[in-house]
Amino acid sequence: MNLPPLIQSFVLHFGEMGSHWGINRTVGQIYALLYVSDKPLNADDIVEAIGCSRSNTSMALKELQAWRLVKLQHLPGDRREYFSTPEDVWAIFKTLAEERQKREVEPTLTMLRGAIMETPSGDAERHAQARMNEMYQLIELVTKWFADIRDMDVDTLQKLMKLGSQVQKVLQFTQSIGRLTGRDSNRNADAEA
Amino acid sequence: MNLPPLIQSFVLHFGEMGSHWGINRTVGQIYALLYVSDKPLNADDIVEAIGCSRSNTSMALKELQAWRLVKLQHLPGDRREYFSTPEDVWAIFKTLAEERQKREVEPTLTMLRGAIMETPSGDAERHAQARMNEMYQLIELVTKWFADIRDMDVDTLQKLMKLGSQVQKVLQFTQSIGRLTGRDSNRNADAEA
DNA sequence: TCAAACTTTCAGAAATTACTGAAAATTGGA
DNA sequence: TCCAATTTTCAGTAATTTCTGAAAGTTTGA
Repeated sequence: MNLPPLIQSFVLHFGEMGSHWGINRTVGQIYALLYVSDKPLNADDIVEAIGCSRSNTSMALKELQAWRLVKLQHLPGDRREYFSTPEDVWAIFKTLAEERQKREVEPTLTMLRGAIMETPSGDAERHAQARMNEMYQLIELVTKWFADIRDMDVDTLQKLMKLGSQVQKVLQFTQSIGRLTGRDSNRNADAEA
Repeated sequence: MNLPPLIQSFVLHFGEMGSHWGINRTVGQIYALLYVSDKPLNADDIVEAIGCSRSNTSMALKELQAWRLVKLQHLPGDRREYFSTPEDVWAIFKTLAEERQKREVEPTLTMLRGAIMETPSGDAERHAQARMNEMYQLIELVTKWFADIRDMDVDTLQKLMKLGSQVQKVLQFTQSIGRLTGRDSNRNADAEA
């Protein structure tokens, strides 16, 4: 690997972090490299920069494409494939959340639904089922909420996040206004709570 | 492994999922088993249920303790150690979020801060630094927000989540009320946005 | 203090995962 | 169509991770 030190430490860090996230070192490194690169790179550029084999690079790029984390593009007059990451970090964040949802959360929800449907035979199973149901309800709530959040436009999202826990006060304020004015702007929460 | 089918599929699923989360199969399986169990289990109970070795169980329990995901307790008149998971699924969720924050996010933020401080030498490094800064700002915002959310009491949190993207409307409504009344209940968001 | 009950450690074996180089496949242009 | 450039596949190897059994360590009560 022969990169400017600043970029190298970033690339190496993401290589290590990959293992915490179920992706391998090369995939993490390549992603990091593309993320900070100021221009799209082709596979040989990557081999050169990272120091892995051409075939490994090919596999890693395939995986990154499956995650929708890299864009493939062609440069005029060049047959090679060039890769880059989306420029908008929020878009990247959303893609990541969507993919993890699809790969990890959905299968878990499916399994839980199946288990909760079964007729329990005995106390142990009955208790297990109740626990699974608690988990199911939590995951479903968080998931739906996350999807709502994810689909907000970036400006609103940033405002909301900066507001942080202050949002509680806004909600309380709104509820009392609602009571005073008869306007029910908190309809959903009240109906489902 | 000799468990009721319903529990077995839950345990096996978490074993598989573990690998997506950087924990090994046994750790995932043991956690799942404890989660659905209606009483605390000792290491031999676990060996019996999962079918792994005693030493592997010991290692896995140590890791789960490091993650603060299992509680150790003693039963009167029994020298063995018994393990269970917290009953409150929200508490579990919070613990998980805190630990991942500490193990994955913090080191990344530290690395990014370091890189952003460096003096860039050349355009490539300058661009890389700008990208790292974008990532840093995003992670920090999301992290702070998450911490705020995490520390809300469960009732408020559930209300907020059920409200979902409707929260936008509440915010807009509040802002217009604020303009009308002069009351500035959205202070923070405005100041920092 | 000793012995019994229980837990942890650790070196090596087994299993899994990642990586490579060679060969096959694909693509675009002449 | 063929050729040259490029990408992908895949079988074998390397590296890493997980798991086990034996041995060492710890704790409690007599």
